Amino acid sequence: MLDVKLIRLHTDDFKKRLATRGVKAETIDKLIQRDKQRRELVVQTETLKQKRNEVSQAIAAAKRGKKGAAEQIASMREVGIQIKELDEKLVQAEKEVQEIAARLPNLPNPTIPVGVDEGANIEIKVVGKLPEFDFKPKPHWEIGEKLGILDFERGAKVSGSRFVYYIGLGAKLERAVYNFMLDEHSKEGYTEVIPPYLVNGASMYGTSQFPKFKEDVFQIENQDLTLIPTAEVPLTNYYRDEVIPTEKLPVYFTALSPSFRSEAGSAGRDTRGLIRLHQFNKVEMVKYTKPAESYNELEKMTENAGSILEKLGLAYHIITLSTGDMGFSAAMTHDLEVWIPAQNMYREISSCSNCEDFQARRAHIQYRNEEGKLEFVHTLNGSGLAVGRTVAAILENYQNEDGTVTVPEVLRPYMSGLALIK
RNA sequence: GGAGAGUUGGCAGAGUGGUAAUGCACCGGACUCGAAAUCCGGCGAACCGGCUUAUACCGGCGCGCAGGUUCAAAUCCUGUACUCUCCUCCA
Repeated sequence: MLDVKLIRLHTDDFKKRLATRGVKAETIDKLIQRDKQRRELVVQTETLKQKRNEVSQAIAAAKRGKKGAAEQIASMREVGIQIKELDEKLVQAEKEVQEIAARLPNLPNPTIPVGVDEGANIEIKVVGKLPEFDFKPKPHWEIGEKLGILDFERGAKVSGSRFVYYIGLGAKLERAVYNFMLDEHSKEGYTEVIPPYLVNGASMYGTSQFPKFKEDVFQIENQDLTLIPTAEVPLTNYYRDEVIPTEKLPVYFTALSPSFRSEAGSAGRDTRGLIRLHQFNKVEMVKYTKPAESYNELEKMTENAGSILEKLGLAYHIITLSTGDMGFSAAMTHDLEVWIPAQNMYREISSCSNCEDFQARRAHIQYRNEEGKLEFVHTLNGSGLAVGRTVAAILENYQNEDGTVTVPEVLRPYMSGLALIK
């Protein structure tokens, strides 16, 4: 959430910068106008409340002195009614301000490319050599089904489209991949976490999935619980409504979790394979940092994600997302895209973002700065990595002409030394 | 799932209708070569508003949360969340 006070002070600047993310100037005007109404109501109701407090004191004093106060009590009855009316209006005005503000995306970092969509993203790094095949590489779902390690048909029967069974060595490969990732991140200082996979609405609000993106998630009926769309939600809300002891910063968390997404609006896209499912595993990284350190930490986090791909021997590139392509909470995002041979293109496998204080302000996550004053921390999150997409990349990049798949070196210790899936 | 108890400042802990004791901690001062102890004073700002360049200052709010009764609510009423104990159930 953006600081409404700051929007009030630097209205034009906010308009300009948020326009690059598709926010209309009228929205900001409306917010400012509602905020003005709200403040006017605050003044009115507080003036009356001050009067009520003063007269109440007088009534109390009169009663203590055994004197009557019927006149004052009668006059206060009217004031009480007025206060109640004003407070109702005030609550309404606050709600309106809140509703607009909660739907404004984060301010983009001024250094990122400006553009309406992914066309404006810029490539900042290319790593690894693209594989060459002397046969036509198959898509991973064909490889997986043929080897009997992926079963999409039964996934569809038992749950629906966009669900899958991993079987035998497929399940083992998936487990090897995420164990490898968690071990690597642990070496980099991340604390391993197993978080809840169902969270309440306050947590969904804290990381900004709510109120704007309710359609994208699965909610439990008649209960305040939502299946997490990413471990970012429980990891970032861990410190919600808390002051983090300064000596603990920066905090590094990593967690494996399933991610549940309704994929509303993506009908027809990536309908086959492991790329776009309603449930997929992901290893997530989350950091809480002091404001001055967050961009340095973003670079380190991006490197942590990239190093997994390098060790797995997968080619990838890193792009910086443009203002139009970036997620709601982010001020800056680096995406890592891995090479998918059968599609002859790079596909997103990680997204590392610095949210600055946007989530911290919503979720009230603070620390004490050098002067001892409370200040919002910066929060970062990144995939390290999407496990299903990593398995897809391995199956395609390591496939052999006879339909078998070579196991990447670094995963063999995690698969009882197995070198070939056949 | 059932029964009971609890939720008040950084911590401890009073307060059952008149506007949040007290102790510890913290901050300032005195004493001291300095520190401790002691004494004096301050402080309970997590938030919102007014006035401000900013402090300061003034006010509101504030006793888990949300409502209700009342001139007035930490105190009374209703609902609800969480914690603890016991019972029940369970991987």
